[in-house]
Amino acid sequence: MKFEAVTIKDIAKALGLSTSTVSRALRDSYEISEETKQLVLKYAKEFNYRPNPSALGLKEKRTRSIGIVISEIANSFFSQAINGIESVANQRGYNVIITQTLESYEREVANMQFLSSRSVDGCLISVSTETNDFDHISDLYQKGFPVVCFDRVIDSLDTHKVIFDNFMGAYNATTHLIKSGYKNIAILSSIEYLSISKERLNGFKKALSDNDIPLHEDYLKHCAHGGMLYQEVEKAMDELMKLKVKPDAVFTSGDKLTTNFMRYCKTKKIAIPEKIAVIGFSNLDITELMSPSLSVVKQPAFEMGRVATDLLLNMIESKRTVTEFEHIVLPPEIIVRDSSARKK
Amino acid sequence: MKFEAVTIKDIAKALGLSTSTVSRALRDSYEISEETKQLVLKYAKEFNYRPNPSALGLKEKRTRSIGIVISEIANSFFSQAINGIESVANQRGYNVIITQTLESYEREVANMQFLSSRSVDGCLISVSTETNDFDHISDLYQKGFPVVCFDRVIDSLDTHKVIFDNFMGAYNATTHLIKSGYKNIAILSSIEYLSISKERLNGFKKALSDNDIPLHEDYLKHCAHGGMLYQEVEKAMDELMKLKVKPDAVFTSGDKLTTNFMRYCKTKKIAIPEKIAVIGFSNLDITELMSPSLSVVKQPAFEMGRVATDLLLNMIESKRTVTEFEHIVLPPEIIVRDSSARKK
DNA sequence: CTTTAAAACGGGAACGATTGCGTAAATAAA
DNA sequence: TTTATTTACGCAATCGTTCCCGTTTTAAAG
Repeated sequence: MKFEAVTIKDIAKALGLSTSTVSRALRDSYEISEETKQLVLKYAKEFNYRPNPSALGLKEKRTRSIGIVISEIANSFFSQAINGIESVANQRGYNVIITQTLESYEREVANMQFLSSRSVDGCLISVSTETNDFDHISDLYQKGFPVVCFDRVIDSLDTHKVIFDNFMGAYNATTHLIKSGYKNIAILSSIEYLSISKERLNGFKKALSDNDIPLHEDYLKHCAHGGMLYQEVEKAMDELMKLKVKPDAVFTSGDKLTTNFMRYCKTKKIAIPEKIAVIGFSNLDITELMSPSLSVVKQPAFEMGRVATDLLLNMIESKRTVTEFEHIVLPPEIIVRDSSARKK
Repeated sequence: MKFEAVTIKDIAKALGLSTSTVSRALRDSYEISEETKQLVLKYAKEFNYRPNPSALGLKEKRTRSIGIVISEIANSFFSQAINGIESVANQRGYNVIITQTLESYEREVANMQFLSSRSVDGCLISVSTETNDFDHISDLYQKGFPVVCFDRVIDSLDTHKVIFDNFMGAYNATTHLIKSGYKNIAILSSIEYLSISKERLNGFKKALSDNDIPLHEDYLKHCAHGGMLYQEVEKAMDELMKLKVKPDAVFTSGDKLTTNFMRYCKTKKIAIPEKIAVIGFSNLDITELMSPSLSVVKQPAFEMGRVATDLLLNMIESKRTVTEFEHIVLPPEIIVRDSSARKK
C-alpha cells in the first residue's frame, strides 16, 4: 500500500515557489514577506503538511525520540513509570520507543544496540535482573550516547540517576512488622547484585539490628528471576516453611515476589497474617482488594518517570558535555493494611 | 551531546572504496567480489555498523515501524496485547511506537495525526471510549494509511479486524450466573456506542432471554468512561442498591468496571457472593488473589496482539491494494472462582 | 589480433528538509 | 541620476543510503 503525504516540494510546486522559500515561510523567517507566509501557511494547513521525520532526522542528526529499556511493560510499576515518561517527553516534543528485556541480558544488549544506532537521541534504562556486566551500556555512554538510569541503576555509570529510597522503604516496612509484634522475619529478595536488592536488603538488616533482632541466614532468600517465576518463590517458601522455627512474617522485596508469595499462601492455605504476616513492594492499584488486603511499599513510579525524562532531555539538549550529575532519591510510601496486622 | 556512529561513507573512506560498492557489499550483491565483501563485512562488524534508520526511511519511504493507539498501557489487557504485538513486530524487523489516548478523543486524533505523518508505516488501533466519530481514522485509511483494528473495532471501517468473541464471553458468563442460581442480574457496562459494549450487552440479554428471565432496564447501567473513574461506578452501584429488588448478581463488562465494582463492595462492606455475586471481564493475573477470588472472563490479549500485528504487516508489505479483509474472532475463556459461587 | 561480454567497481541522482550564499528588484540615500 | 541598502526570494550543498548508469579491466569468442 502506498500512502503519500504532502511535502515541501509539493507546496512549492503548487504555489510556484522554491522549497527554500516554503521552508522559511513555515519557520516564520524574517526573510519572507508576510503575504507569502500566509499563502504557504494556509496551504500547509489545508493539506495537513507535517515535516518528514526521516528527513529531519537525517539533516539534524537527531530523531526527537527517546528510548526506554525496561524488563516488562505488564508490570504496574513500569507501566506507571512509562506514563510519567510519556507525559514529559510528549510535552517537550519527543516521542518514545519502548523496549522490553523480559529480564534477559541478551535482549537488553540487543535493545541498547538497536536504540543507540540512531533510532533515538538517548535512553532511559532500568537494567534487567540478569544483567551483571554493564559494558554494553557504559561503552555507548562513553561514546556520547545519553543514558539516564532509573529504578535499577548502575553504580559504576557516571550519569543522572533517579531512584527510589529503597533502603528507607525496606527499613520502614521491616520496622512496621517488628512494631506489630513479629520477631521471626524472613525476606524474599531478588538477585544479589542488583542495586535495588542490595539497598532493600540493607534496609531490612538495619531495621532488625536497630531493634536488636538477630539476623538468621536461613530467613534470607534470593530469587534469581526477581520472582517472575512462581517456582522460584515456591522453592524459597518451601524451604522457609520447613525450618524448625518458621518465620512469622515476611518482607517481600519486589512486585512479583509479593504477588507470588500471596499465590503461594493461597495455594498452600496458609493464613495471612495469622500464620505469616507480610508487607511487600507492589505498585498494583488493587492490592487493597486482595485477600487479605495487602500492606505495601509503593514506589512513586509516575514521578520517577517524569524526573528521569526531564534529566535525559536536558542532557540531550545540552550544548556542552554534562559533567555534574543529579542523583535523585524519591521518598518511600508505606500503606499498612490487613496483611501485616498486629500479632495476636 | 554528540554521538557519532559509523556510516557507509566512513567505511568507504577507510577501505578506499566507493559508497556504492560498500552498500552493495553489505547487501551481498552479485556485482561485488567475494574478497571485497569479506573486507567490508569484517570492517562493518568490527566497527558495529548499523544503517541509519532516518536515511533508510527517507530513501525507501518507509520507517519499518508501526504504531499502536490504545487507551492506556497501565491496563493489563493492553499491556499483554502489547507483548503480543512486539513479539511479532520485532520478529519481522519492525519496531513499535506506543501512544495512549487515556480514553480521550482529542488525544486519539492527535496520536493518529502524529503516527500517520510518516513516523510509522501503519498502525493498530483500539478506539477510545470517547470516540464517536471515526473520520480521523477513516480519512487516513482512505488515503492509503494501513490501519488494523483490534479489540474495540470500527464497524464502518473496511479493514482487517481482530476481536474477542464478546457476545459469547458475556453470554457464557451470564449463563453461568443463572445456572448458579442467580435471577436478578444487573450489568455494569461501558458507554453504549462502543462496539464491544454492544456485543457484551447483547450476549448478556440473550442469556437472560434464553433462560426466560425478563430484562429490567433498571439493572442496566452504563458508565461513560468505561469504569475508569470510581465515581461513575459508585453512582451506578448506589442506584442499583437503592432499588426495591436489589440485584443478587452483577456482570461487569470491562476490566476497570470489575475492579471498581470490587472496590465499591469492599468500601460498602457488601459481601460477595452472599449479598451480590459477580463475574466480570478482567485480564489481571492476580484476580485469584482477590477477596473473594474473582470469577472472570479473560481475553486472549497476547494472541490478539500477535494476530493483529501479523495482519497489519501483511497489509503494509502487500504490493497490491488489499481488498479482502480478515475478521478474526478469538474465543472466550471463563474462569469460575468464588465470587460467583452457587447461591445458597 | 580484434570483438564481445562478463565481472567489479565508481559516479551521481534521488529521497525531504534546512541553510549559507548569491542575486534581482525595489527602495532609500547621496 | 547614481550608488547603497534592504527586501524577498532562488540555488545548491548536505545528511546516509540506494540504485540506475556508466567505465575499466579481464577473459572468452571469433
